[in-house]
Amino acid sequence: MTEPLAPQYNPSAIESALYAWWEERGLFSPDATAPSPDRPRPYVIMMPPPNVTAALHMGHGLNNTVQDVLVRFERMRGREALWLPGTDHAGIATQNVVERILAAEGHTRFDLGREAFVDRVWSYVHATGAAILTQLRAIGCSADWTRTYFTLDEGLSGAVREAFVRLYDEGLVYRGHYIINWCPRCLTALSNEEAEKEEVEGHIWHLRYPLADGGGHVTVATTRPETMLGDTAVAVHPDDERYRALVGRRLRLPVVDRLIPVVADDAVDPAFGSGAVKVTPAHDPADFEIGRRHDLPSIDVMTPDARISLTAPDRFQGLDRFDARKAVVSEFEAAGLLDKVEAHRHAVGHCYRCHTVVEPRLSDQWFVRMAPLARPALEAYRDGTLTFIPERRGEDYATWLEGIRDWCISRQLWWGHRIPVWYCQTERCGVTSVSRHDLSACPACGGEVRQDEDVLDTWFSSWLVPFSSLGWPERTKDLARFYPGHTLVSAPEIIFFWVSRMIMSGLHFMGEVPYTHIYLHGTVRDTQHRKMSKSLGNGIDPLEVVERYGADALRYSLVAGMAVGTDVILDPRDLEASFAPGRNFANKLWNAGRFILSNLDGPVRPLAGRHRDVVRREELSLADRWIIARCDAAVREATEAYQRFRLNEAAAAVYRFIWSDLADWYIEQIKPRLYGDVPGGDVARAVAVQTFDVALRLLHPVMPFVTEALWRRFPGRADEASVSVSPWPRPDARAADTDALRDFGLVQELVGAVRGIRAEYAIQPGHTVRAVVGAGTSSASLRLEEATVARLAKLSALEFGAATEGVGGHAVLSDGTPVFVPLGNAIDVGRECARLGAELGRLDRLVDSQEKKLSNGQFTSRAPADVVEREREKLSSWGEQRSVLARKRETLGCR
RNA sequence: GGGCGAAUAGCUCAGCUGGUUCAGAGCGCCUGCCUUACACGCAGGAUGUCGGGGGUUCGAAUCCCUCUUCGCCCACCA
Repeated sequence: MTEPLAPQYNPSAIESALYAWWEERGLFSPDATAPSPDRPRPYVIMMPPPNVTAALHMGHGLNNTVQDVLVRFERMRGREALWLPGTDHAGIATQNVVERILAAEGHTRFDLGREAFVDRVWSYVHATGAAILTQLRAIGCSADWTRTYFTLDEGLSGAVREAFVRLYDEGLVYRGHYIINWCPRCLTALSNEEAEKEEVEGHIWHLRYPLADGGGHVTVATTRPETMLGDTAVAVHPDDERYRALVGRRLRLPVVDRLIPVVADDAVDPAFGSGAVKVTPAHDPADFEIGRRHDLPSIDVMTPDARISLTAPDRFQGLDRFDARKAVVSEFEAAGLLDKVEAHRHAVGHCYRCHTVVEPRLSDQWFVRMAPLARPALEAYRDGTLTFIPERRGEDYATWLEGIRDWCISRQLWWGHRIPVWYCQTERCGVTSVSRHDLSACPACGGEVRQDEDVLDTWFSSWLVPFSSLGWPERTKDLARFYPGHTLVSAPEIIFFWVSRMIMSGLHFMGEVPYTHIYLHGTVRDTQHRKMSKSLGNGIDPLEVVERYGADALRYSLVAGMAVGTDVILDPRDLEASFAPGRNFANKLWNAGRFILSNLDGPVRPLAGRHRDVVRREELSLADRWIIARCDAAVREATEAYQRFRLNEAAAAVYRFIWSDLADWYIEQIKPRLYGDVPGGDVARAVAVQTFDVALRLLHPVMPFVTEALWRRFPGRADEASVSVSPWPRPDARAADTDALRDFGLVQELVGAVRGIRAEYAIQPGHTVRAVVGAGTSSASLRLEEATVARLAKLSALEFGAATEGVGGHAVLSDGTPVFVPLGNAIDVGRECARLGAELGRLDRLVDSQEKKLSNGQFTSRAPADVVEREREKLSSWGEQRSVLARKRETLGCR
């Protein structure tokens, strides 16, 4: 700790060592903080488990930085803090990755067979070694890695089975024959949420179906003509006069040459299109319902990979659905049965993993009955148990729950939790058994059983994570201690996949919501507001940023660029613009710390407490009192902002305090005292060290590395001490010194006024000038910091009370104190007149509007008294400044 | 089709409960400085119809209405 610090902060030299040290010391464990006496509940955040094979991208960076800031803040506030990490087996996504690798080798999963394929996925998963967790360490995430789970672990797999079996026993899991969303590329069913609706420019074809007995036709409209191969009826509205006579008659389905009835059904909207709808029960959910009501046959005309099946005429068999579409349309056209084609914009579902157009398909799947689970979840929102940040996201949640549909949970994949259902193969028994344990024989007849081939939706394991990761269904200590958690940090698009489902499962299985605060941050976008993505090539690699600018810079930029509920915009073409501010800030802090450290000479006197050597109030200079008050204000602002999830404001408050107050003013102010030219070095050191210490702590949640590196170097730190578990600074009523804030503010004004005059007249930096401060209310305060003003404004002398008229630069402080910098013929009187004139004009306008406001009886009588009083004070201050300036102009001889 | 959000300096954005943070920050730009913590720095400076229009109010960047332009979410009008 004694080696001299480099003048430039080099994050890559210290970050990994610091991180390793934190981790070794167990600082990320909830046991790292001694529980406070009032024993608040532990603070728990469940990390959204990244895909086990994922590489860290900016979305992860943002999401995990937010969580880390929150958990570090709460840890320092003395709560037992647990940030529980894990990885997700991510069924489809991971299976797809491995299938692509196989394809490159010229194989499919079917060549390998199920068992070998799953082994292959496991070895892939082991080989990638959840690299993303290492990457999360690189950005400083303080998760408790000793508790890391994987959704396909034995424990979590047990929880999945337990949940499935319980829900089945309660009648909430059932097997059904319905239209589901099918991905013809992934060859699996998808939930409604996994089929992403996207607006596309399509067409709507109007097709004529002739009446079987001749005498005209009915025109139907469709966006998917190929499905007509499976039509088994045409439906019209029962009250539709146009078609009343046709109901019950038969149509000859063109191309296929099948007779189909015209049926009447309320679901048909007579106002849309021709008012007649082709009915394809096997390929459309609405048609499926119509088919049920009218007992229509379902003809599935497609294979799993969306080619036309053997149920269609020979010439279509094997055609891809989109080729079949063209073929069908051209046959209609050739037969003169194509009425018209219109452009049509409509929403089409796409697979959320491979983006293939989803095909509605009739099949047997397992479902979760959602309405009974949604009811309490909705209630928890309505009764205020749940808090959404930003608030409006709560309405998205509620709207989704109100319209919730049953959840299709079976997937025709090989990678995932096998559905715990066994079918008896004995013909006369045929019992279906749902079991927590693998079955080798039918419990009913002892005959052979076959396990359901399908696996469960990935989200069926993740929705249990808030308790399954703590050992449920076992009653573990962790479960008792850490459930329910507190905050869930996620992106809005995950609300329906994960957030709401966790709330439902938490209420159902644990009787309590899994967390009470749901913080939904924005999306990371480029400057064209496009989402960062691999395919667009507009991504920024967080690890590259860490390498070039440091993890703290990355985190600072993400946090500072994000107000509640807004997106984070970063420029992939200009990393410098996005990340240099954070790097610069870290460097600024580093150098401030370096300066303070290099000026220590022995023990630092405490600012408070019973210590014999405590700094007494009367020993503090105005500047000391001011920085202590500013520090206290920063504590209040930052603490409140962190608590309200306004991380950008917390960062800004600390930034301002460190850069604008501590570095720009206080450190400059104390230099003479430190160098021994002026007495009081010990007090200055004490104040500097202790306010800097507060600054480090306030900043630590956002910039953990540089703050820790500096904090540990200060004298009196035990070898094992870490800022990450040091107590959060408390506001101190005695520190809030409004007099000091006002008086030092005048010192800053005076320095600024002289600097402005010097710059205006290009006074050489090495050249000192004289300044005169006229009689005014602030003279006494300014005298206290006379030396500071003289040094910072480069004055040869600062005089009080002498005449402030003459040839030179002029200014007035906000309390009306006149300032004069005699410059003789160094200035151009005309220029000074113009300068003062502009300032006078500004004050004129302020005074005028203020007078108008105050002479308005409506205002003085209706506005609150304190507001009126403040406005009066403003007027008198501006009026005073104006008259001082006006006098100065007169004596300068301005026109 | 329904719902939501955004529009403020050249760029990215703060501005919360209407009234000194009221017109701000960072970046960029201009001028001068290698002043014994920091040139990733210091000092000074320029730049705005607060998207348009209307309204409420003593007072509007802030609240309401409307229009325009972007963005997001939801949706079985085939």
